Amino acid sequence: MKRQIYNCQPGCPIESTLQIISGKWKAVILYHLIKDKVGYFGELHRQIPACSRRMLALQLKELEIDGIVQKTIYPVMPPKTDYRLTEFGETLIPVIGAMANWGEHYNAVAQQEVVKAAQ
Amino acid sequence: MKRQIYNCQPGCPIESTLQIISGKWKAVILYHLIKDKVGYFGELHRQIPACSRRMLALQLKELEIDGIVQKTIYPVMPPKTDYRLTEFGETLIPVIGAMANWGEHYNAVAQQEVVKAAQ
DNA sequence: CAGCATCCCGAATGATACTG
DNA sequence: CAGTATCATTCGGGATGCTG
Repeated sequence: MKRQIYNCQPGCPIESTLQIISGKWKAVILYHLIKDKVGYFGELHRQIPACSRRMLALQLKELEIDGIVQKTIYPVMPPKTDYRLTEFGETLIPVIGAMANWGEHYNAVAQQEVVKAAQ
Repeated sequence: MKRQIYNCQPGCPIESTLQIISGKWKAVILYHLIKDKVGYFGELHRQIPACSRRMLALQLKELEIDGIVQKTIYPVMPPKTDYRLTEFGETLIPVIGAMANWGEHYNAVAQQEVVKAAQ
């Protein structure tokens, strides 16, 4: 499993963070896991329809390898799996939170622009 | 200039944020601009040697288009250009700050592991 | 349903050369 | 120095099909 390697400079803190959350969908996945506490695979997929099942599985596996999320497999048929943040993963909440806040603010401003333009 | 399009769900705040800062090197560039307040092209390039001049120019141009950074060209020979955050760009400081904090913490922990392993 | 393997195309990025 | 243009290559990621 290859993965993006960042190398801006040894010890660059941003680089370390990107190494963990820079996958195309990882921040979005974490956002939903934080909001919902737990997520079944299909549920996550429904929350993020633009992310294919393939990508979702890949990103979740990387997050699992990095110790950010924990996967629980229920041995039932049909299969069921849930994902939740590990304790370590929870340390990312402020980061994802800051991103969510900024996005909300940005959306609100963009919305105002639309309203203004319509008048 | 094509660009990654996120489409997790209409109105998803994380998506909006990623739209702006998800370029491969944007977060790192912003981090250095925040620390140093202003950056000449070559200076930035030296701070982020792993990012080619071509990529640096492309990412800076996107940030400029999005209104995050402002470019000032000094009509001198040899040319000189500096980049600084716009007022809008400064609203991203908490986001980049959260990422930097997490990375520092992560690096510190990783360092401890190394020390532990060495003992 | 969850998720891995394979094939394959277009986008991202590096290398190199050129310009004001 | 601060870029831009072009070519060549790699790689991300979609589509599809298979399995437990």
